[in-house]
Amino acid sequence: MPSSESSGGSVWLRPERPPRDRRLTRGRIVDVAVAVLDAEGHRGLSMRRVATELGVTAGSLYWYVDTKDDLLELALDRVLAEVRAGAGTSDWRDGLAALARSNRAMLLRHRWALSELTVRPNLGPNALALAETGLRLLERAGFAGPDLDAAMAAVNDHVVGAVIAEAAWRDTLARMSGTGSGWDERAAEYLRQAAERHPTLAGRMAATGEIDVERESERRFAFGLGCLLDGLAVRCATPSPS
Amino acid sequence: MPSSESSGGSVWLRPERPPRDRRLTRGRIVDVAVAVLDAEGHRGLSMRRVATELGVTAGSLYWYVDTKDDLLELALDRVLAEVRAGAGTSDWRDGLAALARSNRAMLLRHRWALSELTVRPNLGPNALALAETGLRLLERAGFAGPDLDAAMAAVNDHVVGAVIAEAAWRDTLARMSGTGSGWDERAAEYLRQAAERHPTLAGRMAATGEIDVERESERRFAFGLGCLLDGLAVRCATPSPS
DNA sequence: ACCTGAACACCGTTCAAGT
DNA sequence: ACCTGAACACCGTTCAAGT
Repeated sequence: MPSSESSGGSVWLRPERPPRDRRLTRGRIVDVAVAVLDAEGHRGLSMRRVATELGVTAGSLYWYVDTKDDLLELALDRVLAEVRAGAGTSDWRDGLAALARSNRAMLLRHRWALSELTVRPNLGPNALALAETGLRLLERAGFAGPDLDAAMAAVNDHVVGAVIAEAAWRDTLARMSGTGSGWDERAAEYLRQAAERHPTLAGRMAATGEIDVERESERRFAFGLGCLLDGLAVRCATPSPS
Repeated sequence: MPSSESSGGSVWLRPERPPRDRRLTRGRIVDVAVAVLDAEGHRGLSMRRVATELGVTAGSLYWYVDTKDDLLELALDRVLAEVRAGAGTSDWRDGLAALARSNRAMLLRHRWALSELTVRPNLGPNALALAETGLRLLERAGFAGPDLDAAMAAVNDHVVGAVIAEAAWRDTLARMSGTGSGWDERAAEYLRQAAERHPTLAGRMAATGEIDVERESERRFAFGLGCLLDGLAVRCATPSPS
């Protein structure tokens, strides 16, 4: 007998330790972070919540991640991977529009990502890849130098701004229908007074009351994107083939 | 002697109670909330912080405000008042551009307001007034009906999107220069690898390295706004007089 | 190397109790 | 009517100690 395992008895009495005895991974942590964010929104995410979801203590997450902000940065890049460039379309306008629409759709799926964009640098691999494909499309259109940057920024800014506006709109509607009686009356009174002071706005609000938010948001997005692309077409060397 | 003040002794020994014995006001609370937000950013605002700044307990704020979110909503509308429409310019393009620039400037002064826009409905009086003046300008340009809404949204979206991008950019630079040694080296290595995979992006990043963020951000903002206004000019009945 | 448990210094919000 | 004090149920983060 080559003697003694450190703790006495038979080997069989000691449980085999897990293959690499690590229960966690950055990947798994980001998985549940995204899941929690999608389900409960920005407010619902806490280190303790993610930890218990993984059957683990809050402190152990800090072995894989320096801070909660880091985790959010990882989560943002994770969902950024969902944005897909349309398969090689010949027209740069179509390609750019498809990219913008895909970006918008992703942000609508993960609305918490907007709050991240407002603060975080966003230098993850997926963000970089996305920027590259956008720039290539605009390069093909004839943009170069600083105008290339500005054109790219203009399109991205429209996407982000539009989704923010849509999210705020949806939140307002949800809050109005959500609360019990009393809200409608006070809101109606408030808006009636506002209408007197702001006739143009009042006219538009009355017209918008009956409209489907989904369709109208898409219409506005397309309208703004169309304006933008028209402006870009004027400024680039290679006009769109039409 | 008409006898007894409730607590004995001379009147002079009892301090005169403050005129209306209320130390707080919604207005004053919002004042310090905005001040704290401007100084320490979104993270720095807490009910206890605002309370101590006012020489008061945290709980007392809830007499004037239902929740912290309410306070943020009030703070947002407060800074929205800073946005000024340019004095009646005849050209709708100039008027709209001036409004957009004023809006952008305000958001850059109070960057925490961006984080509010992403979530909050924003139905305050100043927000409504702002919408009214914008709509009037576009109405004068010849827009009406749903296109009027879409045109307004397009301009606002560009402002919000552009400021978000600029804020993120500035944050990245601040973070890069802020931390001690080690950051630059690791960042350089990371970006070098990224450059191999993304040549177009790499070219732009190299060119942007030496540029003044302030000027370049303004240039990009003007570029996008120009594109947008060109597109709007095509779509409205009354073309810009030029 | 990887995770636990407990602690520290905070939060927003509520609510009896005082005046 | 307006504010205090104390409590409740949370936070992010750190860090000795275990294995």
